[in-house]
Amino acid sequence: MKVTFNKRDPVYVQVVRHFKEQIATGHFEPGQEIPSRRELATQLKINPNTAQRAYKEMEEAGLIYTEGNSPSKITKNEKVIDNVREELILEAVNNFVSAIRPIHVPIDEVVGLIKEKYHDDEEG
Amino acid sequence: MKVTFNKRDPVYVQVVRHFKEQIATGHFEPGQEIPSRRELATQLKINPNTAQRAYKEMEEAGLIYTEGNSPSKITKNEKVIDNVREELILEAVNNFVSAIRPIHVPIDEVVGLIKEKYHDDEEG
DNA sequence: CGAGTTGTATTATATGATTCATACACTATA
DNA sequence: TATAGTGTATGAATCATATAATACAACTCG
Repeated sequence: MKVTFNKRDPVYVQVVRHFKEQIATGHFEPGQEIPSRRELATQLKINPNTAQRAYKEMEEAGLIYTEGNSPSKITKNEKVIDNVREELILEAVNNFVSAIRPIHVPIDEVVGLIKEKYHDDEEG
Repeated sequence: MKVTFNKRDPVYVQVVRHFKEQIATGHFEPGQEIPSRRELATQLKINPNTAQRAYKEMEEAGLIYTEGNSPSKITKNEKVIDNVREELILEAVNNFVSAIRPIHVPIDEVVGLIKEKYHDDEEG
């Protein structure tokens, strides 16, 4: 478990996002145990309360569940998991479109830039 | 002059962004006078100090310039203007790619989604 | 001249979000 | 039983942002 943080977004938000990505790509399987709050905090070098906050958000969103005081686990609800993936994709698309529209760039031109950047990153 | 603010980003950042968009699209021409700090504050219903902060950032970035105590003006440096446009586009592209890559979605699929969304917004 | 406009600077305050320190209850297990 | 691990709750501390209240120098123009 490793996450590179930017200093723009809140840490707990970035943690949630990282988990969503792992769930969306199947790196976390339904029912799988995830690190405890304190363990995650140690691994990511963040405050335990920040880890707790991230987990709390995920629990309220139905992404993870907790029974008694044993470590939380990834949800087994496939529908939720599918939605996470959808949500991440649509969010990225919406953000991009609202950022690019006001600049009046031909759509095919920006699409070209995206493909370029997308493949450049594969190699670097 | 009208700007719709979201509550996520700082107001002064959104003001700067709005000006960048206006410059990049040519709605503000080189050398053109822009509203005074106090006037902008009145128009956008924000605090004059927030307007001042936005203008200060833009001045430091070379987007606007101020002579004596007359109203600030859009830079006449075409290179700076071109860079603003480049910067806005590349920033949007980079944000999008780093958001979408971890999810492992086929590139052509997301490109389709973008075109869809891009055109949907035109009608609505 | 003088009133009103510019830009600029300083200081204080308020607010909200984020992070941190600490404590508590529960449970497994050595 | 007691130690160490869970999750959870609460209040304080910190920080960025936004707002506010003034102040000052310079310029325009009636």
